[in-house]
Amino acid sequence: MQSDFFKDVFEVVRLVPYGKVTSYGAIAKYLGAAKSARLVGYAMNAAHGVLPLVPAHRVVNRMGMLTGKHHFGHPLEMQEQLEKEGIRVKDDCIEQFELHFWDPNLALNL
DNA sequence: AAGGTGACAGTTT
DNA sequence: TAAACTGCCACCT
Repeated sequence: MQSDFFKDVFEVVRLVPYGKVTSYGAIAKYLGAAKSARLVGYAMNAAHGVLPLVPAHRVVNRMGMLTGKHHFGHPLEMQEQLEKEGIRVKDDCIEQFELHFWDPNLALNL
């Protein structure tokens, strides 16, 4: 059982469309805690085994780097998932990150 | 109960 | 120009 904050983070991550990615800061900002971007990452740490499954692989840092890949079952699993969705990853960095970037705030037409 | 940690981000040197 | 430091707030021990 996770705190409401975690649940909220999970919910936002689940809103990320297939083939799209977002950043911790964007999620944090959406939750109204732009300064708590680290908490988003921390929440992702607990996203494993949470139902419905949380596409944590679609969440990267502001630079589009797969910083949390090491937290997956296998370090390359995150990259594999992203490539499956058509996202090219090179050197742990998403190419054309801005092109695949999806901001929850935009989804709400904010 | 108190202190330390972290899958970040922004600012400054 | 790039590299390094600090701030941040909820979770964990």
